[in-house]
Amino acid sequence: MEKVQSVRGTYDLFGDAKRKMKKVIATGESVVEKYGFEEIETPIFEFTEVFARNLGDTSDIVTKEMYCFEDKGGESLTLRPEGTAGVVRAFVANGMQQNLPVKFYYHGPMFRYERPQKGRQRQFTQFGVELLGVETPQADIEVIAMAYEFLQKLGLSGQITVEINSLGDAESRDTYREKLVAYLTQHIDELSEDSKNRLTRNPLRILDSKEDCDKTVIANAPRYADSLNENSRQFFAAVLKGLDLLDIKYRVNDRLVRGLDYYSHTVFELTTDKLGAQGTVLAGGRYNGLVAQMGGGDVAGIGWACGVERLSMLLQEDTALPRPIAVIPVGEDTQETALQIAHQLRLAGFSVEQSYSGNMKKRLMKANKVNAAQAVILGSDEVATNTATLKDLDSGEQKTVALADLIKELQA
RNA sequence: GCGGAUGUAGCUCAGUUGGUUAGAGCGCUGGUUUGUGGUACCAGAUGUCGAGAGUUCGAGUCCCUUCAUCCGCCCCA
Repeated sequence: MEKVQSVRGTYDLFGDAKRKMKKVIATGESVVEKYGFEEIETPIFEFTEVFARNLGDTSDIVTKEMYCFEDKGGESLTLRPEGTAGVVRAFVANGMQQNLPVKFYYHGPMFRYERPQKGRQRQFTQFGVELLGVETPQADIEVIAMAYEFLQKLGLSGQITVEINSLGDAESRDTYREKLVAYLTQHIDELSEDSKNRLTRNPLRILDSKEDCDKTVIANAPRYADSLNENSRQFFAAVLKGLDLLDIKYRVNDRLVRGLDYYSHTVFELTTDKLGAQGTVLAGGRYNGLVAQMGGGDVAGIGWACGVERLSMLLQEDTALPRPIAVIPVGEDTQETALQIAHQLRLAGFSVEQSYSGNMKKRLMKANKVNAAQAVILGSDEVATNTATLKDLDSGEQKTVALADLIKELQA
C-alpha cells in the first residue's frame, strides 16, 4: 500500500473538526425542526439527467464539475453535486403533491470536481432545507428567518451578512436578460474574455464578475429591479417587509444572481469575509418551475443549503467532550471490582473512562488527559471496606465514600 | 481548467554561498523509590528532508518531472 493519502480534495475527519461538524448539523436540526421540517435522506447518486436537466446546461456544475460514471448496466449515474434536485425528484417520485406543504431537511456529502482550496473540497457536506407547495412570500420569510436563527445559534450572526435579491418571475427574467444582453453587446470590446463567453452562455453571471473591466461596464448596466413586473415587484417587497418585521438585517444586492438555472424570485446568500474567496456560507432561493420541470405539476418551492465545513471553520472554541469519570483500580485484586463499578456507573448514565493499564500514577495521568472531572480510586483498602476514594480532579480534594453511596455522591 | 507560493519529526517551524553523524519548541515515552494527576526537574525515542529522475567528488539546499496543500481566477456551499 503506497498511496496512503486520501484522494485530492477529500479529508479524513476526526477529533475537533469532526465534533464541530456534528455541532453544526445538530444545531441546524434543532432549529429547523421547530419550523416543522422533517429529515429526508435521498441517494448519494442519481441518474445523470436528474442533475443535467435541472441545474441548467450552461452551469459550470453540470458542464465540468460532476462526478459521472457508468454502472455495470450501462446507466449514466452521477454523484450528487447539490441536494435540491434529488429532494425534488423524491418528492415527485413519491407523489407527495397530495399533501402540501412539504418541509424537508437533509444533510450529507456532495461531490464536485473542482480545484480544492480552503473551504472548498471535492467531497463536502451540506445541510439544507426545502419547502414545497407554498407560493406566498411567507415561505421566503420563514425560510430566511430559519437560516438566520441557525447562524445565530452557532454564534456567527455577528460576522455574517445577509444579501438578498429578486430575479422575478420568468417573464421578468426574460425581459431583463434581453435588456442586459443588448447593453453588454454594445460594450463587448470592454469585457473580459470570460465575460465575452458568458454573454451567450449565461449573461446574468457577468453581473457579479470580479474583473475590473467588467465592473466598469456593469456599473452603468440596466438595473434588474427596473425589469421586474408588477407581480414580481410586489412579491419582493412583501419578502423584505417580512424580514423587517422580524428584525433580520439584510442588504439588497441587485448584482446577486445565483448559478443554477432553476431559481426565480427571491435569491439570497449569507456570506462572511473570514474565508477568503469562499465567503458564501449559506445560499438559496425560490425555484417555482423546478417541480413542473420534473413532471410533478405546478408546485412552488424554496430552500437553502449551507456548507457544513465552511461553517464549522468559523466556530472558534474547541468543542469539548463531556467530562468522564475515571475509575482507577490499584493492584491486581481490585480489577474485578473496578470493572463492575465502571459498568454500574455507565448504567446510571455517567460517562466512564477505565484506564486499561499502568500503576496509579499512570492512570491518573491518563484520567487527566481525557479531562476527567472525578476519579474513583479503588485500592485493596477500599475494596475491603466496601468504599472508594473519590477524588475531585480539579481541586485535588478527596474523600472516602461507601460504594452504596457512590452514585449519589457523583450526582451531587 | 489558468496564474502564483509552499512541502524538513505527530504538530508549528529553523537549517546560513551545495560539505561529514538533520535541529528547536510543543507533544510522546520513561524516571524523580514502593497507592496520587494537572506544575517543575532529568532522561529517551521519532524523520527514506512529499515522491521520482538529474547535475556534482558531495544535494534538505541547484535543475526537471510528478503528487499534495495554500492563495488568486473560474465557479460555488
